[in-house]
Amino acid sequence: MTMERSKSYQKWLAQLRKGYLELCVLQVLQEKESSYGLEVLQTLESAGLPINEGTLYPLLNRMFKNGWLTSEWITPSDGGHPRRHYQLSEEGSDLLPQMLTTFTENQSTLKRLRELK
Amino acid sequence: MTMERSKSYQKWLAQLRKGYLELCVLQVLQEKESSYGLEVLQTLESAGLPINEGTLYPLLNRMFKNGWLTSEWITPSDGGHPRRHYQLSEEGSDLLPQMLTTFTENQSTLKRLRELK
DNA sequence: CATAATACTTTGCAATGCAATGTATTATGT
DNA sequence: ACATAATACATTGCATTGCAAAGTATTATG
Repeated sequence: MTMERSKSYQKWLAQLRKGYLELCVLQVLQEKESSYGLEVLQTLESAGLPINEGTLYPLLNRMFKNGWLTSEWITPSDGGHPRRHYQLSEEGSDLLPQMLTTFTENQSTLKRLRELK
Repeated sequence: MTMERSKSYQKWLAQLRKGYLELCVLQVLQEKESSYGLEVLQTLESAGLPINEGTLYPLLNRMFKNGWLTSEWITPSDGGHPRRHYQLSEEGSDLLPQMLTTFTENQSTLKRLRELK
């Protein structure tokens, strides 16, 4: 029988993902050049980051509105359901390394706190 | 003249701190055994994490209500302003390593995403 | 032709960082 | 003694975001 974490810890888990998810999505789009919702979802899940549809789609839409992504509808050549594809915009490409730096600085800060005493 | 980051990037910075701040405060209290608001504030700032008073005090209060911290008012022996001191509770002590693990796993996931291709 | 699968959207809720403002106590300078 | 500053904590309003759940639309399948 699995240990059940406290409710307040579960809430914390969701909070920790704020901001982090944008970073991960930008990173996926840098690697893939172009991708769409469900593929991003599966990529993240494969990397060990399961994410809710109701989280990802609004996220992609916000990032697009922020100008971090470009987007167009693409119907697969073999038919199939039309997909909304996304790519990094110039701003998104600029932002990614800055975000990575911030994320790394957070790691460094935490490390410094562990070496206080 | 300093580069001004986009507004959406500034918002992202605040989002990324959600959850992360709890982790840092738990870490400070593990090192210091007992501390109070302004001292935690200064410790975090020294470690490179400036934080707003209006962020920290509600944060400490929430963590206390969650049962992660214990707390009591202490008046310094040399007089001076009374301070609300906090310490890790047993639950807080249990939680900290779990949170650190989660934080480290986030780093690993991001690393995997950078090695896709 | 009904059902499933794919793909994206929308709504309501709860949680949190921040800026600004407020309150109370102690210390300091003249 | 008294105004001012410093210390210390609290509160309010706002915007943002992750999530669960329910919804819409298109294509594939038996």
